[in-house]
Amino acid sequence: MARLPRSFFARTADELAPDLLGRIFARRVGGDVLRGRIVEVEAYLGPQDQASHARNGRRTPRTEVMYARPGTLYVYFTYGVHHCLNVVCAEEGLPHAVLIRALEPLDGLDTMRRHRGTPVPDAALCRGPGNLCRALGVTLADNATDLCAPSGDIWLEGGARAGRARRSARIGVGSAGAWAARRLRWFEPENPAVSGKRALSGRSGRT
DNA sequence: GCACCGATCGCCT
DNA sequence: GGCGATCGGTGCT
Repeated sequence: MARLPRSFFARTADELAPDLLGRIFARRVGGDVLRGRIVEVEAYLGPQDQASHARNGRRTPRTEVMYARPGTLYVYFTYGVHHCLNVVCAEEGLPHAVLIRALEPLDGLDTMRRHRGTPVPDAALCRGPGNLCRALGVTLADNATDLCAPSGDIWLEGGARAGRARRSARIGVGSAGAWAARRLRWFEPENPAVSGKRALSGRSGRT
């Protein structure tokens, strides 16, 4: 299947994020290709977004990648334990990004299981941003990867756009003031690969 | 140089 | 529901 072109990513994060649901995230590692269907995303909307690493225009060694051209991968390390993976979007110089929070595993499940180490149900292999990176073997070494390079090792494929999506507030951004309340998370309702109990709660994001 | 804290996860009660 | 793990990024002394 063809790789999504840079033009696909050249729009704001709140436009791109819902359109990423149902698309395929692909990662070549060793001899095989790991694939998963995107089922949960969050949008981070540039300098004014107080929940973003790039809030107030912060431009540091870590956040520099968020200012790169659309279709660039932003990976960061948090809590001393986990990696999280974002797709940089919008125009170059504007720090928009979409956090990929969960995939429904499609190909390479054996490798994903090996990466995870501890046994989990298939639907949980890529559930949650930290677990997803671990299953795919994505680390800081993959930061700034160009997702649109013709022969790169990480890319996105078209797939079929998801049907009905639900929205909620973003997870884990409690201290971001009014921005914490904005419904910038999109997910497939009732998909077992979606993280968090909010997943089943629909509009309010609460149970 | 250093102290604080995080776009998380899984195990504990 | 609560909390500890574990360490790099960030901003302040």
